[in-house]
Amino acid sequence: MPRESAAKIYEVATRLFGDQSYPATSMRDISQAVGILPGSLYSHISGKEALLFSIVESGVTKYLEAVAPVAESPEPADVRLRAAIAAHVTVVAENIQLTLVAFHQWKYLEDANRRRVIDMRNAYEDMFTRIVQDGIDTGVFTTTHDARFSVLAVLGMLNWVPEWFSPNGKASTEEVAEALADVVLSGLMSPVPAAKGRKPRSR
Amino acid sequence: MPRESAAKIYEVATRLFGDQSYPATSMRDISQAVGILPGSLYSHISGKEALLFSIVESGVTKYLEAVAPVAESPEPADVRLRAAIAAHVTVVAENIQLTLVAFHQWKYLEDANRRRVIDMRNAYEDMFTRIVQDGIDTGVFTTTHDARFSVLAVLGMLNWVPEWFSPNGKASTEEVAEALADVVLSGLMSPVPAAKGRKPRSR
DNA sequence: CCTACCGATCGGTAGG
DNA sequence: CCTACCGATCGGTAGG
Repeated sequence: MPRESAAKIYEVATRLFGDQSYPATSMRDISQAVGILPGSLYSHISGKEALLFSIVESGVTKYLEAVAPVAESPEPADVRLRAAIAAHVTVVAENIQLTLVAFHQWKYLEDANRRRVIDMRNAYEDMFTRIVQDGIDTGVFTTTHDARFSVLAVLGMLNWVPEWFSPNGKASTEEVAEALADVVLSGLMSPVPAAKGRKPRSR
Repeated sequence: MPRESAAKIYEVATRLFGDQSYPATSMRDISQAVGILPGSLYSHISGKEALLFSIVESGVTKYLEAVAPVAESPEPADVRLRAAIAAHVTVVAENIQLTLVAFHQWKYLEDANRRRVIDMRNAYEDMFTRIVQDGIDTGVFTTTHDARFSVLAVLGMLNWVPEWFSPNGKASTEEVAEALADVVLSGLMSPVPAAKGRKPRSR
């Protein structure tokens, strides 16, 4: 099973890139954590840049695949935005290290690869933009500001989650998602809507 | 005027650390941009780490000094939160590169210095926490969630601003601040309040 | 602020 | 996957 080694390299690199950043992680750091000698890494991967790119790409892809279906559902915009936020928070919760790399370390990619990541990130942002714009067009959202600002507010909020979310913390993924969605949808000053279509879980 | 050189080194390093990150910026990069030879840097600064620390510290201090007075004013919580967001956005707008370094590159500081920065950052977050908690306690904010989540949502939104804000963009600092504050205070679905105490600028 | 240099470490490779 | 190594670059310094 030759692929097992490559998989271990990806796992280790994801953790180290996330903890220490890409430029501060040496190939020797990775090889040591894997348990082989530095030169031996190159039997499994082509280089440091390619390693980073494949990690970032798989991370961003997870987000695209999780949010796309809910973003494109036929529900009203507020329901879709809430579902998109929940989907995003779920991916964060299940992939914190991968998310840290995908959201911060992609900047260290060289031109061609960085461009590809930027395109994917733009596609992700566009999903949120379409939801917000649709909400404004249909009158579900009554904000008077450009959709762009609301989207950037939401994305900032979401991009910050991996910095503080702990899977072992008091708050569950669902609670975090609901709290964040409420901030965006209702604001701090509006009564939280009585959680449409959701009721205390019955067993 | 011997301090002029040191000031130029700080300016150049702020730009390079912000653009390329701390570990990806070499002392040779800095010396070249300043127009001196690498070894000559050490006549003006003690080292790379100290250079980073002084930049980060001055950046975080700007935020503390700008937000502290409005956070501690006797106004109601919603007014204070709006003013704190506006103050924050103003500092971002006037110090984008410094902000990028202060918000992202501090992680590369060694233990003692990083600890000091974390303390300052916590003090900053606490200002927002006190506003939100006070708003909840006084009934100005009606959210049913823990203040912590609202604060993290706001900080995420604010921390993301330096990534997209352009001083040359269409939106003014004031418009950006108002849009972001409205997202947090009223949410997307509530009518934007008729901008208390603010009216179309008369000349 | 320059000359001249240090030891350490970097990503990566040839050959097995 | 190891042995053995490459040239390049790193942060920093002694002495002027």
